[in-house]
Amino acid sequence: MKFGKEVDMAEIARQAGVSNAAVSVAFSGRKGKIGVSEETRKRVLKIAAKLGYSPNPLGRSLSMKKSHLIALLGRESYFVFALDTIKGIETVLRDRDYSLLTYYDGSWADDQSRHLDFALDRRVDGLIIAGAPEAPDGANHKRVADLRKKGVPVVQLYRRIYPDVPVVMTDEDRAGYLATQHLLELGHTRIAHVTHSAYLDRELPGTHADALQRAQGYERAMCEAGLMPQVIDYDAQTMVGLDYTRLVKPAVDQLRHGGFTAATCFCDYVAIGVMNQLAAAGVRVPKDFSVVGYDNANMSEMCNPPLTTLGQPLSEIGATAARMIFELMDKKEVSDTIYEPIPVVRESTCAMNVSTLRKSQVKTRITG
Amino acid sequence: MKFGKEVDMAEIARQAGVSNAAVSVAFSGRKGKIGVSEETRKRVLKIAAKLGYSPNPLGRSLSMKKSHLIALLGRESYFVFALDTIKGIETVLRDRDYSLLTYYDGSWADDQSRHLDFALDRRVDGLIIAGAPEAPDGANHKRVADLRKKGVPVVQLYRRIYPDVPVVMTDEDRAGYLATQHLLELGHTRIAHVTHSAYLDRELPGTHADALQRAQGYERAMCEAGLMPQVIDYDAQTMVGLDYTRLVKPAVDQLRHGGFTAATCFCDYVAIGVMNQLAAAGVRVPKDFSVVGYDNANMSEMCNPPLTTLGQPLSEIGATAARMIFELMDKKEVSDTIYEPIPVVRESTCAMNVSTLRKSQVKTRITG
DNA sequence: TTGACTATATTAACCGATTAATATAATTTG
DNA sequence: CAAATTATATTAATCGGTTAATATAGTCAA
Repeated sequence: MKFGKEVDMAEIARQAGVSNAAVSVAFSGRKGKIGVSEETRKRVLKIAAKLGYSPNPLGRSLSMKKSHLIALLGRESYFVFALDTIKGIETVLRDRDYSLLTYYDGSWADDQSRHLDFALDRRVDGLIIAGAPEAPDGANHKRVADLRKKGVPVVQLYRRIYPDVPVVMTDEDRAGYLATQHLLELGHTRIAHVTHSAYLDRELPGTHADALQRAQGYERAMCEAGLMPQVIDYDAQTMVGLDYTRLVKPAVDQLRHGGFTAATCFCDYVAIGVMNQLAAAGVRVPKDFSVVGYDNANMSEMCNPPLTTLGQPLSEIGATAARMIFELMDKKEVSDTIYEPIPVVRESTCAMNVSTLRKSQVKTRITG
Repeated sequence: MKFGKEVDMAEIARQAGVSNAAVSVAFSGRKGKIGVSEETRKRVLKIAAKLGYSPNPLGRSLSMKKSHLIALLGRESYFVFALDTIKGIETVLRDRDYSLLTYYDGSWADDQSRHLDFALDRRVDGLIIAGAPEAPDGANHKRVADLRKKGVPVVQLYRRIYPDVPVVMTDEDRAGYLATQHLLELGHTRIAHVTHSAYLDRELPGTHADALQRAQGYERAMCEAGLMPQVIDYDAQTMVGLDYTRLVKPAVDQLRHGGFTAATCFCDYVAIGVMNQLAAAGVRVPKDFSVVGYDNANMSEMCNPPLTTLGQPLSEIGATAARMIFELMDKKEVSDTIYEPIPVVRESTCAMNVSTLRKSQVKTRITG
């Protein structure tokens, strides 16, 4: 193999004593009007192997008008905990000789808008969107709708944000319900839900649908149990990084003085922040207080105590999304896929004990 | 813009009343023998904008023999905590109209070998390798060497694994030194280093160079202070995920019964495992025991207490690696870049207090 | 034996850009 | 004023595949 002179299809054809077309078919296995005998195929492949030849995807792409590239756009935070989703996607893509281009959106809709441009300029054959940043003007909705009209397959992950775009997600309402149920079964009755109230208003439909649905699941479970749901708010305005500990302090004060013995939290990171603040206040988890998170993030297994949480089948979600892209490419019909949340019971929850309740009620009386 | 009929360069040329070549030059701004007047350029660009045209990278790639794709291969765990590196890389790539393909290696050298194939089949224009899995047979070394002979730019990140391949990394020896120094300055004298002994033998040169160098920096600082370095081993054989808590138990027992008041740990995850075990044993961090990690992983800011650690300038490391790729492409000489580690002092370390020392010695006597 | 059909192959147009070679007019230089 | 140079453009070959249209030989049925 000489430097700088790559073997091409013509070279293989020459050495095998066949035409370019035969080599192409031998490699792709495609058969339209044109076929190739098993014998010829083997000979071609053998010579190719000897010369270290593999078909140049650049030529193929141009000719087939397919880049063999799929783009994944999504909020940065998703990539931190959802590597398994990416792996799920890639497993499916690899079988089809596709590659994945990833675009990490920041907090602004502009990012996604720009990334949409990048991906389109690259002529990606499909788009997987993992949640969108706040987009009050709906500009991206129009872009995505245009795309679909042009025939580009689009699938969204985790949350239903773009209407009419097929979605692969976990049943978040059910997650909220199951988390609460778990605490109810442990005998808790004073259960709060810690979340960010801005996520719960309907002004930006879809953007924080997961938060809203988790809260609704919580409320449903509480009501069914004849209990009063109570949502406690934290302030996410000054959020930096993933550490909620500081932001969650007032919420935890409310938790402590409100006579609660357990809480479900918007996500694992919030739950960990809550546990940290509880520890700082001398409240022992789970003995004095049970905490549940959502997402089964990496952290949740190694925090102290390890967090009880509701996970998602991340790698399946990714794989399914990728498969849907190909189905859309083949002009097949696809429908939404909603997965059941996966309860992961660790050590941040335990059965209520009566003395705890009494103690916290006393406290309430003193401070109230 | 009609469905399925993409505007191409010829269409723009026609409407602008110029040749294909003129359009090409107007867009690329390249100028060899051929130029285009400012007036023509503007007209072409305006028409292109009106028709929503952007040059098809598939055609361009084929013609220029450049895929405009760079591959990043690396151990899965790197991607969990080093998203900033990827962002650093992408910032630089984007300016050059390049995209990044990521390949997450598992624990086996086979993965990297396979990913090398994938990337090469894709005709990537450059390769960034973020650490390699154990490769006793050195098969990948040969592959990488071959690649470089063929003129493909290769850069490695974090650790020097492939000889002769330019590296961008942090000075790990110095990190070990600084971590230990920090503890010495706080008055600690009984300082251990918790690591995995398999990382320290020289059988697999480079593969765990970071662990080795951190340990060496620790030893150097201890010796300079006239203190006895002591490396304490944990068992990584049964490692699953990122949670070291269980694996680190025997090491923590040694720590407690050996009269130590502080420890540096191979990485943040190990440090967090150590803190969890200390907490389980009723040892308060940092009051009774100080702990230092390495990497400044996401987790280290939200664990309890937040971890003192030595970070790396991840995004700069990424950006530098990407820039080096382009320099290699332009046949320029490049040399290694070694960054200074970044101390991040949080709450897992504090000044030694005398009573702690006495207590731990008592304990030693009791249990010993 | 003839026509239809099948299996296997080739030829040549095409995908959408880049760029070396070439051309022309305008401007500068000696 | 002629020659050289410069600025601005065009023509056509090329990158490395795919595939519709076409060709040929062999098989099978009637």
